[in-house]
Order: sequence, then structure tokens, then C-alpha cells
Amino acid sequence: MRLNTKSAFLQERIKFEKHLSLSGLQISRARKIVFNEAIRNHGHFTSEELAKICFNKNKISRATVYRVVKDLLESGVIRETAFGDKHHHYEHIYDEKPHHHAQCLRCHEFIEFPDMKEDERYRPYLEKRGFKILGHEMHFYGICEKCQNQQKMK
Amino acid sequence: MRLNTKSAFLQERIKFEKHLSLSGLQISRARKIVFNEAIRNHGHFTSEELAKICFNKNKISRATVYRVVKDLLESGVIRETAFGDKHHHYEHIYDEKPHHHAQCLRCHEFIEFPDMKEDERYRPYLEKRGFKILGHEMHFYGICEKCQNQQKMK
DNA sequence: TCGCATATGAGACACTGTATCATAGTTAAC
DNA sequence: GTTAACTATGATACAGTGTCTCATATGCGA
Repeated sequence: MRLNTKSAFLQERIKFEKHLSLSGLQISRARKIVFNEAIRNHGHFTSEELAKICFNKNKISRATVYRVVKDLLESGVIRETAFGDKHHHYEHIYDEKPHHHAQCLRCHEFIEFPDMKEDERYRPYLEKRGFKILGHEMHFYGICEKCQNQQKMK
Repeated sequence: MRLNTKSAFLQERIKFEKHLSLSGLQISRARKIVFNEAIRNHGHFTSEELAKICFNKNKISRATVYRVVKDLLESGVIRETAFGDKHHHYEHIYDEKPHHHAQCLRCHEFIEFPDMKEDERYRPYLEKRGFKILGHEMHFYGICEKCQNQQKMK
């Protein structure tokens, strides 16, 4: 964990609250709780998982959690990771180094690798078309080392 | 459209049929029809859209289309685009220039932009870890121009 | 504190993708 | 061409995810 963890957390909260007020939304109890649980979670999570946690701890309803997840996404506090199964996966950005994912088509395991800022060359193209970029992900797919070896053994 | 369109189409069909026979699957009427409709479609499509087309034209049932889409995926004729709304999106690979996608979080519309080969710098990193890369996609998300304007009008 | 706009919870709902199973179609051997 | 064995199909039911509705509760500016 980095030294600036506390202030990074605060920055995220400020980012979120700023987004809310700019959008005419309230800083309600439910939004605070869902925000905290999303930040507390240090892996990937789905809306359903977050909803279960928030309901068990604080009786926040499923519908509300789904609604707040959208706010978190739009504020840039969490991002959607580009997975292929039928759930939406998210991860928070706070205290994380920018990274991308490579996924094995057989075992569906992930490899994370650092962001090398290669996206910068794409930005002008999208911004010229009026697209407001909130995030990006480089998504590789293929076969991981383990699965390649298993195939050889057959 | 490129000059080699016809032969490229044939190659795709051979690729598909080869996959089927290697997997012990039959080259049935339904599989031929779904293959043709997937190739005919020159944008993104979801299983549901494909199912509607195949049912209206040829009375192929929804369940069958979903099953054939899996075959098409595994044979490499179509690929899943790494997207986040609740449908799976596919596009066929035949006759397409490499490109990536940006998606609006509100209206879910896509912008396509050309591949600038920025992924090349990531390859050594993944290959060093034994990951066999079969493809990649750069995925941007944000708010499109139209949706930004709609927010302002409120 | 009051009044109004926004948020919430509970449940119903729509939709996607999968499973089941009886029937139909395909293939290969003869 | 027939037959037998296997695979594919269609119809339907089902589970799970995410959205919508609406009555009630809460937050916020005056």
C-alpha cells in the first residue's frame, strides 16, 4: 500500500461528490455506503456481489446499489473491466496502478499488466468526435502458458 | 469491399466446417443458415438480433441460434467485442479492417476507430509470460457527444 | 423548520442465455 | 436405398441480471 493511501481515498470521495453535485444528485446515506464498499473491495466485483454486501451490512436494496454503481462509473471512481461472461465486472481505480487484462479463452484466468500509456495516441481521434473519455482498457485474449502445456500433455 | 471478398468468404466457410468436423459436429441446415446470416451482417450483432433474423427468414429457433453462435466463436469466424452492456456483441472477422471500439455509457452506441498497432509494445511482456496472444481490443468508454448535449438541455 | 425535489425499497418485470426432452435430421455402414 | 446410431432441433421452462414503478422517506436550500 502506498503512503498516500488516505489522501487518495479522499480524492476519490471528492471526485464522486463533485460528480454528484454537478449532475444535480444528492450525497445520500446509500450513496456513501455503496461508495465505501466499492472502495473497500480490493479485487474485481460485480454489482450483484456489491448488492449482497450492502444489503447484509446496511439493508441497502439491490435496486439502489445498481443505481449507485452507475453513478460510480460515470464519476470515474470505478471502471468496467472488459470481461466476456454475462455479469458486469468492476474494479475501483483508487490506490491502483493503471493496468490492463489478458484473459485465457480456455480457463478464463487473467493476467494483469501495466498500462504503458499507449492509449494517448487514440485520444485526439475520439475527442475530435466529441466523445468524452472516462477510461479505457486494453484487452488481450489468447491461451495462457498452463493451458498450452495441458494441451501438449494430452 | 476488397477484391478478394469471394475467396475470403470461402475461407471462412472452410474454417467453420473444418472446426465442426474436428469437433464431431454435423454441417446441418441450421448451422449453414446461421453462418450465412452472421457473415452477411456487416456491423455488430447480438445473439438475439441474429436469432430474430434467422427465425423470421427460416424459422430457426432461438435456442439453436445461441448454440451455433458458440460454434462460430470457437471456430474463430466471429469474435466477441469486449463490451459492457448486458448483451454479448459479436462481429465477424471476414473482410474487416482491424479496429477498436469506444462505447457510450448512456446510449450504448459505438464509435469505431482504426487499430494503430499500439498493442505491439505489450506483446513482449505477455509473450515472456508464456501467453499466446490470439487477438486484442482497445476499449474506450465514456459519454458520446449526443448524450452530453442532452444532459445540457435538461 | 418547511416545502419541494430527489432517493429509496420492495416487488414486478423484461430480457438474456441455458437446460431439458421428445422428435427430427444426418451420416455412415451395409 | 435402408437401416441404425448418433447428433441436432424446436418448444418450452427456467435461472439470473439488470431495470422500472410507485408509494414513501430523505436530503437540501430557503
